[in-house]
Amino acid sequence: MTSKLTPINRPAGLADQVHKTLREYLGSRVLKPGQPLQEATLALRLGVSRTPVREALARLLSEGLIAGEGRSFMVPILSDADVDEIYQLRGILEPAALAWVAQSNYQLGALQELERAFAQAKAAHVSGDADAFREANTRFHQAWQGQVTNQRLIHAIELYAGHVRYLRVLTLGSAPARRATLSGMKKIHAALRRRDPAGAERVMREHLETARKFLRRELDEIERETRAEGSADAGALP
Amino acid sequence: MTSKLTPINRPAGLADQVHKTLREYLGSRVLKPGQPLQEATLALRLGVSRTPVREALARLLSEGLIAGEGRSFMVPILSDADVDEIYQLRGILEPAALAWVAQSNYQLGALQELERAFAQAKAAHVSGDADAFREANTRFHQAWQGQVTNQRLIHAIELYAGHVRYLRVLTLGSAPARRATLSGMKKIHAALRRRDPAGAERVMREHLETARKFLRRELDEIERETRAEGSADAGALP
DNA sequence: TAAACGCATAACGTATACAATATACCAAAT
DNA sequence: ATTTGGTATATTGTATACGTTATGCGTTTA
Repeated sequence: MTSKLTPINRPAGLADQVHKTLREYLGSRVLKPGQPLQEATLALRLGVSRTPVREALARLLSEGLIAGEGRSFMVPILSDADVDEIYQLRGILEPAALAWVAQSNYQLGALQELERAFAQAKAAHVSGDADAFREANTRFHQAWQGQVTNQRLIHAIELYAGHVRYLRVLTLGSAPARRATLSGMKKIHAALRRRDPAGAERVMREHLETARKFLRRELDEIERETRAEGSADAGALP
Repeated sequence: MTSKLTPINRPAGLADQVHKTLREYLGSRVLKPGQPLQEATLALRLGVSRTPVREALARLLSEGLIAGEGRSFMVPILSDADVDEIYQLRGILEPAALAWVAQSNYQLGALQELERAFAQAKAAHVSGDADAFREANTRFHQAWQGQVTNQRLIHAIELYAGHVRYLRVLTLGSAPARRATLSGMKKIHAALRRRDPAGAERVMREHLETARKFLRRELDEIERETRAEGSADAGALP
């Protein structure tokens, strides 16, 4: 009876681990926009040689998560135009994906998971717990995206969401942004419950447009801060 | 007077060249689906060391253009489900992009370029010149995609079109497929000329759906051939 | 004083050496 | 005869060394 055995956890190569680690650092603003990414320095800090670092950087570049500055790399500084581009793209992909879920025979448990995530987000909002809110937000996204069977579509959505993830870290700290997010969640849930593809598409597009506005505001805020600080520390890796 | 000087052509790194070369080989079926991609072998044939080959393979994997078989690589064998996934995604991206162009202030020269590409395709069709037809098809796509200002959107479209490019090499060899393509081109041009976003979106979606059907047919054909041949040669690089 | 040149240093690109792991094949035993 | 065990080989993963290119700084000169 060997049918139910799942492959064992093969230790991932260092390049994969470096890639994953850098992605997390990029998403959590440990690595700050504008910061140069030098192979030797990163290798030293991460305790590996340059080779896996180099491989990870090449992958991150092809994924658009870092920028190529001539022959070196840096953490990208997203302009307003960049944010608009990314949100136009998300505004194409995510509404289409949600609409597809709405017209599909999605698992009924997914609706409940959406409700749980919403409840968690609401609780986190009233208690002002930004971390819990982000977690709930992630749960909400995973709940509906888990119903999308097209893995390439999910991959593309994750990719471009990752491009602006580091901004969300800050955005969801503000109460108005959280309120807007809660409102969007509620509408998304309702559209799925109604199995209303057109409605789902519309509310998701509106939700993203709202998110874009908060993000641009936050982006301006960051730029103002950065200019004031004079780009103090280059950021230390744990 | 140094204002008009353009940066000189810096010789691209070997990794970039290998990446580009392999992409071409993948798109032109020099490298056949199922074929293993070994670092040492490729390095030997391309006359470089394993390092740039390895970097190129890592990039190709992250772009989804090759498949990871455990810890080695191979040319992906697309199943019907894979083709459907890719075309669902293209069916989201490309209609949206075309609709955007239709409602934008696109350059008027673009319409003429579309017409020239169409004329070339028509001529190539009647003379049965598949290569010229492919070239015209590429020109047509570049003409309208050149009007899309969102570079990330273009990048995504190019990426997923690349996933199935090697199939188009064969598909457009058949007269019915070429006829369908010509019909699609004409409708796309008309929708743009009318500045009709909704119409553009619809005709592009239909066009892709038609293309998908021809592709799946071709895919079955290839599989039948491959099974008959018994996967003869492993493919030699020039 | 400012600009330009040259040198020193640092970073990157590539190759290669070495280590770890997987794969294939052969021998031996049940 | 099939399976198990082991060994040899092939392939990948990582580190490091070397050559080349960029960059910054100091000196020199107009």
